[in-house]
Amino acid sequence: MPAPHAASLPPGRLTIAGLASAARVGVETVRYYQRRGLLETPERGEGAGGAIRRYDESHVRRLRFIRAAQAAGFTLEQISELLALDATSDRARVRALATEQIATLDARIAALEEARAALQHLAQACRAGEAGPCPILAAFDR
Amino acid sequence: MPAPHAASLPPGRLTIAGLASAARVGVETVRYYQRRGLLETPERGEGAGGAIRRYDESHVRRLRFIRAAQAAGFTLEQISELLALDATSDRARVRALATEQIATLDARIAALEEARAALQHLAQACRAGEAGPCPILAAFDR
DNA sequence: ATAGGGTCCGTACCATGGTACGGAGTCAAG
DNA sequence: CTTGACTCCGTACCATGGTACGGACCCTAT
Repeated sequence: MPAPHAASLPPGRLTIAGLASAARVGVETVRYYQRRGLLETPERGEGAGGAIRRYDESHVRRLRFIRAAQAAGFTLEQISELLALDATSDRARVRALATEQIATLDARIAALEEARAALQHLAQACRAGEAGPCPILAAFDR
Repeated sequence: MPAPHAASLPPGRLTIAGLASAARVGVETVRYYQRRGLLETPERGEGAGGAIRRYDESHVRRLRFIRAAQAAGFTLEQISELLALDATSDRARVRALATEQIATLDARIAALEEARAALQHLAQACRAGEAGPCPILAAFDR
């Protein structure tokens, strides 16, 4: 039995592996974010077991935020800025970033929808049974 | 006057710069696609001016297809396969790729729409006038 | 015939977002 | 008190999709 190592002991006292798995990312990814300054590297505790850094729910939330923001199309660079802003009161800047990103997303969604239509058209034009190659290039002509 | 150099002479006899600008990509990008095997490198013609490769509408269409397919979320690797399939009659494979990619796109579109909603929520929650920082992290909580 | 831009090609470099490696130290269970 | 998993940290490497550089050559207008 693999023993409840450091990774799974008291909740709120996560090791890096526990943090990573709570946020569904790799340990190396956590360290990478730390290097990029996206995630704090906690101080080592004192006393017994003080050589190992411990993480808590706030770190998990932060990681989840990073992933969600990536899904929203922000780069890590932009996410850095968002995280920095979270600590300030610059509402105008936040709103500007958000609305700008909404516009970007709208453009991307539209592009993907157009592409989807082209693919649908292709799949349709390409039913099994008919002879010859399907018009792949033509499917994307506008 | 910059002279109508090789790039702009007879239609259908494009130089690489003409091709690139017709397809709205960079010359280096064209060469890159050639290296990747996505675009044919035409033979050099014979006679006068035979040292320079010439391109035509088929190359332009191919480049445009590559860009459209990229917009559809295909990687250059997958685009390679599509181009290869275009020359065969493997309708089943084409249909499989297309429907698979439609599913991928649907997932991505859904993710972007979710992100868009989060951003909208953030922009809303973050109207100017109220005090303190906007709840950036919270906006992405599910 | 010469100047200046364009072409050709190989090779090197870039940004982004990780992923892997290796050695030393740590910790808890047996 | 050893063993085996895990931590820490630096550094190296990876994939993707380009972008840049440099020398040699070519082509056309003047």
